[in-house]
Order: sequence, then C-alpha cells, then structure tokens
Amino acid sequence: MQLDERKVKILQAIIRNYLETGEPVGSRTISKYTDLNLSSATIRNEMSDLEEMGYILQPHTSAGRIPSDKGYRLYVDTMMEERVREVDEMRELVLQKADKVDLVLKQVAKLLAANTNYAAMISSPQYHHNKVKFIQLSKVDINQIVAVVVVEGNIIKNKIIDVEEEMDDQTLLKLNILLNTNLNGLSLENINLGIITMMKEQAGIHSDVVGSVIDAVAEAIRSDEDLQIYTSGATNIFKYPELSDHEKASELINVLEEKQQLAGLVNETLANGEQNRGIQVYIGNETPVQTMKDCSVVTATYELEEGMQGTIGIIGPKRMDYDKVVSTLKQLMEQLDSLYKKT
Amino acid sequence: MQLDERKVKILQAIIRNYLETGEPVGSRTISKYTDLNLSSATIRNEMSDLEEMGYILQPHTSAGRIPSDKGYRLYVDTMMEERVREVDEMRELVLQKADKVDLVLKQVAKLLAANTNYAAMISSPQYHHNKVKFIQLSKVDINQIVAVVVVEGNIIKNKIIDVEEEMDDQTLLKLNILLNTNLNGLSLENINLGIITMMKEQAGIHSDVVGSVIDAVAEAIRSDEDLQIYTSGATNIFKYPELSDHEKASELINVLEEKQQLAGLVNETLANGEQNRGIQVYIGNETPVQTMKDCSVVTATYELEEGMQGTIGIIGPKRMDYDKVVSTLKQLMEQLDSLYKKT
DNA sequence: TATTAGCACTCACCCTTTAAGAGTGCTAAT
DNA sequence: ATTAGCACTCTTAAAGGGTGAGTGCTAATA
Repeated sequence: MQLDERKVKILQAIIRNYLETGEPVGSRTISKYTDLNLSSATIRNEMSDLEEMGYILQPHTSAGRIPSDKGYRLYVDTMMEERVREVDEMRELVLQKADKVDLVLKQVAKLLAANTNYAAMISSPQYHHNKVKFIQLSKVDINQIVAVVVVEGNIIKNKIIDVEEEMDDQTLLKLNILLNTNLNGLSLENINLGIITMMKEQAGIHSDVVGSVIDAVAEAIRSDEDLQIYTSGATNIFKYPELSDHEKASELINVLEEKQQLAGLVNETLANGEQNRGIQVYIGNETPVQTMKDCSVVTATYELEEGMQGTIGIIGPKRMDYDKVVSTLKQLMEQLDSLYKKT
Repeated sequence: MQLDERKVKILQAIIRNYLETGEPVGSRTISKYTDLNLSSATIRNEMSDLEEMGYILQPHTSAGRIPSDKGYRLYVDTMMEERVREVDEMRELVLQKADKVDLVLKQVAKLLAANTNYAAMISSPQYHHNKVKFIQLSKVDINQIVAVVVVEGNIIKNKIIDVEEEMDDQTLLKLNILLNTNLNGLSLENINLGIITMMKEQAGIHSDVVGSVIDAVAEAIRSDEDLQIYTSGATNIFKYPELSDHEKASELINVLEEKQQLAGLVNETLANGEQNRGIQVYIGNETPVQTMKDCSVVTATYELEEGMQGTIGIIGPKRMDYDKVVSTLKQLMEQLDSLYKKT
C-alpha cells in the first residue's frame, strides 16, 4: 500500500489532535478538523489503511485511533513544524547568573521543566574529546600493578589491576610501550574493537591486563565520577494520565531521582551526537534507558568550551509537543553558546 | 478525665495496630489483640474516652479509630520501645567508601531509604558553630554601603545595603564600632532578639542598616550557598496510600526534588539540635516544612568534625515505624562518628 | 471507481442499586 | 464496672443498565 498525500494529511491530523487531547481520535473528528472535505466514512477507510500500515493503532475495538511509535517517528522526521515563540522569558532567566556553572545548570533545568511541562535533566559538562596523553603501568606488589592514565586536560586515573602471576620488569616495560604506542593521541571514539583485539593479541598471555587498562582509559576519558546531573519537574509527569499510574510514575521518578541511569542517557547522547549533531528524539522503545519505554526523550548536546560537552534532556509522554520541545531546546542551546563562547 | 494505665495500654495497642495496617482499628480487634481480657464493649467505652481526650479520632462515624497527632506525640514521647536489630547490613555498606564525603552521603541516603522504606535526605556538613570575627561597613556610593562579614573559618560574606540618605564617615565609624563590639565572638545561636533590639536602639535612625547587617551575618554563618542535599527513595511514599494520591505525592516529591525547602528543614534541625541533642521527631503539623504536614519527619544531626554538622532526615507517613526509624538513625550516627572521628 | 449514507454492533464509562461487612453507640442485664 | 445484644451508620465492592463515541460493513450514489 502507498502512503499518498491524503493519507499523510490524515495521519498528521490524527497526531496533531492526539497531541493536544491525549484521547483516541475518531473519524468524525478528522472529517471536521481537516480541510479535506471528506465524510467520516471515507476517513474510516483511510484510517483502516493507516492502521494496517502500522502508523496508528486502536486501544480497543470501537475506540478512536492513536499514533503508534512508527507514526510518531514519521511525524518527527517529516511533518514537524518549527515553532518560534515566547522564549523571551527564557532569555531573561538564563542570562541571569553566570558566575557558577552549576547554578546556571540548575536554572536551566528548572526553566525547561517549567516551560515545557515535562521533566528536564541536564548534565554537567564533561571533557569528552580528550585524548590519551600517557599511560604507565607500575608494579606495586607481587600480584598487583597500578595503571596510571593521563588524558588531555590532565585528568589522571589510577586503577589497581590484580595479576595472577608476578610480572617481571621487562614484560611490564613491553606492555608499557605497547600501550603507549597504540593508544597515545587517541580519543574514546577512536579506540575501537580492532585496535583492542590487535593489542590483546600482541600482549599474548597478558591480554587481560590490556583489557583492564583499557577499562581504566575509558573511565579516565569519560571521567563520569564527577558527572553531576540535575533534574527538575519530575512531578510534571503527573500531568499525563498515561504515565501517572503508580507503577510507571514511581519508576520514572525513581530514575530521575537516583540519576544513575540518566548517566547512560548522557553517554548515549554524547556518543550519538558525534555524528548526529544537535537534537535527538527517542520515541518509546528507542530510548537508551529502558525505564522510559513509555515516554519520549528529547536530548541535546551543548558545549561550553571546545570539547566541554554536556547533555540536556526532556522526558515526557510520547504525545509530547515535539515541535515546541525541539524549538525550545534549540533556542536554549543558542543561549548557552552565546553565554559562554562569546566571552 | 484521667489517662489511667488501662487507657494507655489501649491507646498503645491502637497505635501499634494502626502503624502496621494503616487501617482504622476497631474495638473488637483491640479486645483480641491485647492481654487485657476486656470485651469489645468495654474497649468501646474507653475508646470513646480517648477520642474525647483527643488522642484518637474517627475518620467517619462507624469506622474504627486512628491516632491523632496528639496520640502519636504521646506514643513517641513515652511509649516507644527501642529496637535493636538487623542493622548489620548497614554497617557494611556505610563503611565501604570513605574517600569522598559526598559519595558516602549519597550512600547513606540510599541505604536509609532502602532500609526504612521511607524517603531519606541528608545534607552535606556545614560549619555551624562559627563565630563572627569581624564586621566592616564601607561606603561604596552615595546611597549604598557594603557590609563585609568575616566568620571563623574565614568565610567572607558581602552584602550591599541601600540607604536612603548619605551617611557620613563618622556615623559609619560609630556603626562599625557598635557592630563589632556587640557581635564579635558570637555565634548564630547567641545572636538573639535581645541583642538585636538593643543594637537597633543604639543605632537610632540607622536601625534598618543594623538589621541588614545581621541578615548578612546570618547568611555568612549559615553559608548555605554550597549546602548540598541528597535524597533517595522519594518514590517510597507510593507505598503508603494515605500519601500517594496525585496531589500529595506530587507535592512531596517536588519538595524532595527541588531541595529548596529541605534547606529550611536542615536549618531548623541544626538550630533545635543545639539544645535538643540528637534526634527530633516532627509529627504532622509540627514540621517546619509545611508541605509535609501530612507526614512525619524524623531528623538527626551528625557531626564529622568539631562544628562540622549536617542533617539526616527521614520523611514518611505519620504512621511511621518510629521505633525502627529512631534506632536506625541512632545506629547510623554512631557509624558516622566512628568513621570520621576515630581517624 | 471513489465516496458517502445508513445501520448494527462494540465497548468504555458513568450512574444507580444492592448487598455485605465492619464498626459504633446505647441499653439492659450481669 | 463490665458485658451481651441490637439497631444503626457508613464504606466498599459488585452488578446492572443506559449512554455515547466510534467502528466496520453494505448498499446507494456521483
């Protein structure tokens, strides 16, 4: 079956309507809502097709239709309309204070939550593109060695590695050379499985040590020890009945409170942001955080200084006002940019 | 009417039962639950008395009774039984990591929440007993002066004060002397209303300036700019039906997320803790944070080093298991003490 | 051939009724 | 002073019934 123009129009109308009301939308509504001048019966036929194609679905027989994840995806990819409007309030608020970064971040989160009526999160900026500068393995004990990893920005990471058998100095030297020659100058994205396996092969029986070191490197580069995440407006989810039964609300709020899982979202976003510059939309099951499979998550990467990136996220129901959220985020990014890059 | 021993026993039985079940408890239950060997009819009479005295109340005619705030208060003050038990798990976990304070605090919060099934909060330790070392007023403009307050620990606080009329140097000097002679060496608790009014009198027409300076002093001593508050287990409140309707749950979780209001709780606790060393129980309306008027809050003051105090709080329903919470908190305090004071 | 009117049917939702159960207060008996 | 007994109240859950929104299908229409 073909998705002709009329079907698109109808689908769009259905989604628009559903975004507003949150109620399944019926054929009669569409018949009136659009300028297609078609009877409800015709619409019904078209809707039946759209359902077959997987863009919409019926919560139960004899209810209206609601968009499916696929439907939302199509909408977000092709039918969204940029909206520019009352972001003035934001301008004021964001510009307010700039002396302490964390205060600004808190404000941004609060602002976003209040502005969008969804939950908002923001991660503190992290050095991300950092490259490995130096690696040093040293023996501290018969069966323990310490790996010291220094990355650009002089972040230092130590990791104790247990080894089964004692390692003589020469082997250690060899490993040191191996590690430094192969990893120096590389950033997290550049250390791929190819390099890793190659190194492990060269290390022979000490391949597990290499593995541990690489873990340490990853940690050092990510340095998410002092990854701060601020949230705001978690309780906004109560505004959407489809999320506010105890079970779901509880899970969601928990994720937002404990922050643990949000770190995953941050990393995912930063990793993806690499290619896919800017704003990303995760609908339902697309989300990297499984707890949010009934939600949509819109994330954006911001950058305070070169290589100093953080993530902003909006968490809301699938019937989120994508247009608004996306344009709000874009505006906000500009704000942040002008706030820090100009100076 | 008199609260004789039998009434106390019955009240205790009612409360105990209600703490467990959360359901209004009827006369027949008590008749069986206690070893008083009284018929339900007798209990009914006694309950009627207890209600008249305000210790219990009926949600509606022909329902059982539930404890009133007054009833809980009596219970907490006189009938609680210390409980010592499986806090072993805690010992392990708390001792785990000690290199970064904030990690420990996060863990403590998490642990408490998981252990008690209530929401937990913990504030980062603050210098609190600090005394004023020095105060200096200087004119910066025709109608602006700046107050510089230095307190022990060399925390410095500035505050701009607007004045209606220009102040000549001599007046300023007088005020400086007045402030320094009266406030130096005093800590927050020692600056009482008596001193304040006395000073304001002496300052004459400039009493409002004195007031502003005292505000600045209070801020400096509290220094809650970098007051961190960690929460955990906010979603535990969903376990208690009396708190988990949307409205209440939303408000509560919001307070826990935004932290703002919790700072008030911290300050209150620290201030009270002065006299009332140790653990405090706020039942219902007794709470310093109005949003929690349907909850009970149990707080404790902990001290890492001399004068370095923080607050731990447990937020739960009024029918909280006070015995458990109090003894858990006590145990925890010991843990924290031994963790940091021994070294 | 595409569109539409018409109609029977489904299902969630709301309202009312009904019955059961828990608990009380009062009175009279012990 | 205590208790048995009973009428009464009030909540809660279940059951029934009506309503309305919406569908799918069929037959008529442009």
